[in-house]
Amino acid sequence: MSQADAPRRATIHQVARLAGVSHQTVSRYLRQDGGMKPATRLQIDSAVKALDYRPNLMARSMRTRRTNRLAVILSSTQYFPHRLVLAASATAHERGYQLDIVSAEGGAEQRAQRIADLADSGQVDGILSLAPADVPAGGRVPVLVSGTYDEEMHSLGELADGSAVSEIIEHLAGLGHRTFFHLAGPQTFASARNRKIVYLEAIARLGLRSYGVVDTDWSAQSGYDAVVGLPDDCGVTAVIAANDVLAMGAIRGAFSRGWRVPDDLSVFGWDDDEIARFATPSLSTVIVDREAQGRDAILHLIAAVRGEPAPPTTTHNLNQVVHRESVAPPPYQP
Amino acid sequence: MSQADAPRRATIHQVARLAGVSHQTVSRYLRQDGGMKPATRLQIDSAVKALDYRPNLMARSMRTRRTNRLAVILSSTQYFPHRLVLAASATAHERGYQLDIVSAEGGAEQRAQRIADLADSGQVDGILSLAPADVPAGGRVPVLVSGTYDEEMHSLGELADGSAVSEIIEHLAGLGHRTFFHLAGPQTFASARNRKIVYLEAIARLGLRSYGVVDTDWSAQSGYDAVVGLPDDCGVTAVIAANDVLAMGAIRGAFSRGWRVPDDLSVFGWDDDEIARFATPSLSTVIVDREAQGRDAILHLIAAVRGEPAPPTTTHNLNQVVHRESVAPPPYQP
DNA sequence: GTCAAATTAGTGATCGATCACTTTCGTGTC
DNA sequence: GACACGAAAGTGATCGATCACTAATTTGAC
Repeated sequence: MSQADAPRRATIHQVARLAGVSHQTVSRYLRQDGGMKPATRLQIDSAVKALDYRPNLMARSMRTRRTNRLAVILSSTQYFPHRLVLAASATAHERGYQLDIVSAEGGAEQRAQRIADLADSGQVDGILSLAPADVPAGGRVPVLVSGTYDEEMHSLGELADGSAVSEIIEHLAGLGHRTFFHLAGPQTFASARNRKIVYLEAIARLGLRSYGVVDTDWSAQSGYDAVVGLPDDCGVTAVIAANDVLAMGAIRGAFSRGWRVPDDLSVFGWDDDEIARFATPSLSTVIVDREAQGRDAILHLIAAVRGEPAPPTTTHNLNQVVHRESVAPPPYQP
Repeated sequence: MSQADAPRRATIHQVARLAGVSHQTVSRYLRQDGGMKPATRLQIDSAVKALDYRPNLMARSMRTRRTNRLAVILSSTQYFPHRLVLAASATAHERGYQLDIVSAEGGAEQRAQRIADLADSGQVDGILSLAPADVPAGGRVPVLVSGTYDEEMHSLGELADGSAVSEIIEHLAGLGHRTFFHLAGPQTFASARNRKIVYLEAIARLGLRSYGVVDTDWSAQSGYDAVVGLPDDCGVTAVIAANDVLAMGAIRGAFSRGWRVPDDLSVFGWDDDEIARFATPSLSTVIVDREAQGRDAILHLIAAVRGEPAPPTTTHNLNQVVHRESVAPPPYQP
């Protein structure tokens, strides 16, 4: 049955007639306006139940000029933060918003154009971009880009990234590692940039050596290639990868050239992918609270949409380092 | 800037005034009704450009009683088919539909209730459920459940699953394997059911032995537990898992009890996860064309929404078996 | 009991499109 | 030139809610 043929839903006018009040009173009832006699409310209550009335959200949006819809922008290639998206979706629904998933293909400027179009279209009240994007301020609706800083210099919980990278390097240094290598991921991602900054800072602060930092994509192949491409005498004993997929590629690259992990090379990942936990060697990584990130991001966006002050970000540390088999003291080096 | 404060978009009336025609003529222009003088069309063209006019989709939906929105239902736990979802989203956009991602928490009946509510809400024109669900027919809008068969007994491309399982078993039998074990995944998923059926059929047809079939969830832990729980004398030399995550758990479980993979135990996965390709041993698996599945599913749904006959499903084989390190001939058994 | 203030309820316009129906225009035929 | 007829364009109603404003009722103070 096509929707157009379906029997129509009841409208406020029908509810009003059945309840013996005016349509405006029903509207007030729906919007919880307060100021109704209990008797009136009860009558409307039962009329609503009797007619199985539900407000037509299209009509409401049309009049209020608010859509109660938000969009999430994703870059279609690689890296789909599904836990974050599901948490974002759940949070949005809790607050009475629908969430559209929009994948933005193409390069950075194409993506920016797509976002600008969407912002301008009047179809959504706000946009959360999980893909890196340079969005000009002052559009019709708020646009939040994940991981970038707002005016108060609070990121969407990703500020805490830094401490975990520091913690990892300190741990590795404690095991005796001296020469590090960083697979940094795409530097268009704010979170990747943050981690790289903290990596460099920690290396310098602790007087360690970084053999290099490679800006990669998010693919395992890139991790593989980067490690395979290291010179034999580079002295690297520890790799810190920007995510688990890169890290798995790095481990495989090490195997392919005869390096054992963790005996010859220690590898750290990021994200705690389920598969990496069960790989051999199991991957040392960082557990990220994606649910909290998704929730925080949507709450920020909703606040921006409503013109309210930004809500407090989840305060507990989002990131937790877990130690597994892919890390060990470095081999003896004469 | 909140949307309500934003300068309003132009309406058809303003376009009409600028073009020197009536609003209805502009409406015809928008709907490509045909039958307009070229001169009129050009005038409207330039008015639309001058005012940067875009139709208000809310108003249109309200009048036409079509929302041009589709919903995808996901179960929030485990298994997020992101490639399928992105392809579905892209296809929907191509056809002028928005796609909402809705995660349905809770058990089967809660999910069914959520779907029924959504179908009844008038907010969407159609629903695609990727989560297993028992949806009563005859609601206000079409509901398509992935992997179930429509009246013509064509599934959304998952029919082809069968041949791949057959092919895997035949291959393993050719290597000398005789005793198999199947990690079947949740039997609420039609695709998992299909594979189990074909598994049992192939075992019987080839005169092989199945030590057992375990209905699991989609977690690596379940794969691990199942293999760890096998008796020493079970004789199983090949495990066929319903996805890569289960398979990785199975491999880890084998290692934990001193079985080498593939020397003592061969393992097949399903899905071709990127990480599993770079694991050691790399996982033999089945490449699934998730993009085609997502595309087909949405095209089916749109056809149903429009009351058109179902479009042909992608004909080429969606599934392709890839052979990697996790499979070898069975150990010698006296 | 009266009157003003506060509370509650009602009336009609409106959001921006499409639908159903009517009118005008243009063309060709006799 | 009158007429018929199809194409092109216009008029006003409508979708289902909220908004702005007005009217009715209740409340409270004196």
